[in-house]
Amino acid sequence: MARILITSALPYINGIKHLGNLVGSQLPADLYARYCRARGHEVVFICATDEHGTPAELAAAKAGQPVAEYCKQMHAIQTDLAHGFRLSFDHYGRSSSARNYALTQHLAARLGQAGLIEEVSEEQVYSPTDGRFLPDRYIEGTCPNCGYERARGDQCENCTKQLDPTDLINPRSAVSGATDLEVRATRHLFLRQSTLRDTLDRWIDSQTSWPVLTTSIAKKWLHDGDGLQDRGITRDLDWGVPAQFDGAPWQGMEGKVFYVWFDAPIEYIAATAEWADANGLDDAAWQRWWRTDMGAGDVRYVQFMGKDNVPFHTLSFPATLIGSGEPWKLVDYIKSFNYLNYDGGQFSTSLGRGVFMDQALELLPADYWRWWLLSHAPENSDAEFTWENFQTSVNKDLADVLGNLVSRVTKFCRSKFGETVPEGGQTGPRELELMNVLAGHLASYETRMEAIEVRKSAQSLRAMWVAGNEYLQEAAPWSTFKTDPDQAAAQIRLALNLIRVYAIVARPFIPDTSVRIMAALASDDWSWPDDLAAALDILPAGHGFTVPDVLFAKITEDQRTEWEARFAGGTDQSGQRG
RNA sequence: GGGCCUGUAGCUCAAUUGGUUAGAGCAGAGCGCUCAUAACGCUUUGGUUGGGGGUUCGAGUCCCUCCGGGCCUACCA
Repeated sequence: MARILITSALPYINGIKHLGNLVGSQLPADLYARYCRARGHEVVFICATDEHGTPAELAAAKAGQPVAEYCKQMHAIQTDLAHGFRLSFDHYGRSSSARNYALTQHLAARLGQAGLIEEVSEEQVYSPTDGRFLPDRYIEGTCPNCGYERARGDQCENCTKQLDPTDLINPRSAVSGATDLEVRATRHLFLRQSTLRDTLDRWIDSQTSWPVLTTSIAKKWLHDGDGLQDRGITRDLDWGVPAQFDGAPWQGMEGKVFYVWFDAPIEYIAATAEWADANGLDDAAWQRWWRTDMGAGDVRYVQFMGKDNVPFHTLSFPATLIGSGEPWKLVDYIKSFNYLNYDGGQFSTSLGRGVFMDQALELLPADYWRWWLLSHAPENSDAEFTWENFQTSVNKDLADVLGNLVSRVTKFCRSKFGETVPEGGQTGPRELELMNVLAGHLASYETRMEAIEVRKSAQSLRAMWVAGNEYLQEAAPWSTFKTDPDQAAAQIRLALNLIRVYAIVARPFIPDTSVRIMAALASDDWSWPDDLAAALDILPAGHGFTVPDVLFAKITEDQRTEWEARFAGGTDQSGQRG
């Protein structure tokens, strides 16, 4: 039994996430957490909403709410959706928690004392009308290069030229349209992560088994151009962790807060503390997961994230922890994902293009989405969601291969023997062969799950289901029943036990369906089938069961074409979606 | 512009890291079965591995080049 700490990248607070966000971090993290628990490991699975930053303030303003109120509401909505998708977080925290304020300020102070924080004077664009500094991205104007009128302060989307806000012709605020912009001097704190470059480089080099996607992004940032750059970790905003606090080793940072990418990863730790608080545990309960001097030495820490988050998790956050000089637990494995596209393009919030978490659950139960998304996870390259692919995969894998198997086994038994596991007969070479095949698939399933190879794990799982259909076809209890009912009884007894094993091993992918199968079989023994032969003998002759309702209704052509049209986008139907 | 990833059957993806005849699922074709959600099983048709060149006894895999797709490029997160 191992101790495994799992975190999913924090979803940003400003709206409901789409399926691409879901499959990029939270869903595979949940798969792994559920698998580890099923194998008997001690797991803490942590996620939280990332609530600070300009977009949150703007979204709140748009909704006409105070930002704190807005975030509270959106956190509740995201919590509901997480439950809806059966994401089994031990704690779903908030980066605006008191725990995170305290820990962020603590780590900042440590970094300051270690000489790793530097004050830098900068000039930034200020909008008197909006009453705030504007990040480059929130300044629009005419591109000096191509004349595009809606170029942003950081880059022109039309000609892709990199810009400074001061390059723009007729600059205006993207927030209000105000044109009375001025450049003001402001002071900020910078994390001197460049001084840790060699340490980080060696650390990355020592991670030989990380996905290429993870290490190549880290290497790029470490070595590109002049190498790893220091990074501003404060912003001129109201909403966030105050950068000036009691015990701060600097002065004059009033009115500034820490940049979200400084405080957001720290929330992984803080949320674990929130978890302890919520469960009436003491500090030692969370410290034994995070402090190598307090018991975290044997913890395996695995992070899940989309590729856009990799730089912060491979460089800035480790720099924060290492630079503090305190014995914090560093990540052992970073599983990163590419993007999921929607039917030939990107998911688009503003265009209402694609499927969002709330909409998905209105159409179909969570297991449909979990299965498709995980079995098509964008591990090696960007992947694409199409309704046609979704329909055929779900109908074939879930309805035909698994659902129908459960149906044919339970219904056959009911009609020939009644709703009781039948007795009599014995197993023979055919059953032995089935067990050998199953053992092979189960072993590969376990290997792949432990390596967090999501798609391949799904393939192995499916192969186990297929083996059940093959066995049934060959054994043909509907034939043997006519000549040798005892043999048919033995065959169907094995088949009933088989679907019980399927429920157990499939649970990380399709938890609700697994629960339904186990309920129908009147079993609550979820122990992992380490001994397959024993596991296939758990339901004894005479054990009662019921025939479950259809596990997976098929997606019809009508449904598919309707959904295709509804989610094609073109009109802004995003509502409060971000 | 620079960097990284990627291109394999009609579609979605594999290929033990350079090693026999490039494999699965779906779709297509044929046969079988009738317990089951018109489900299941068996057999089978599809590939000059984007093009060209090179290294090697041997290349999908390594090198060069051209073509296509994607991502990142540091103040959106």
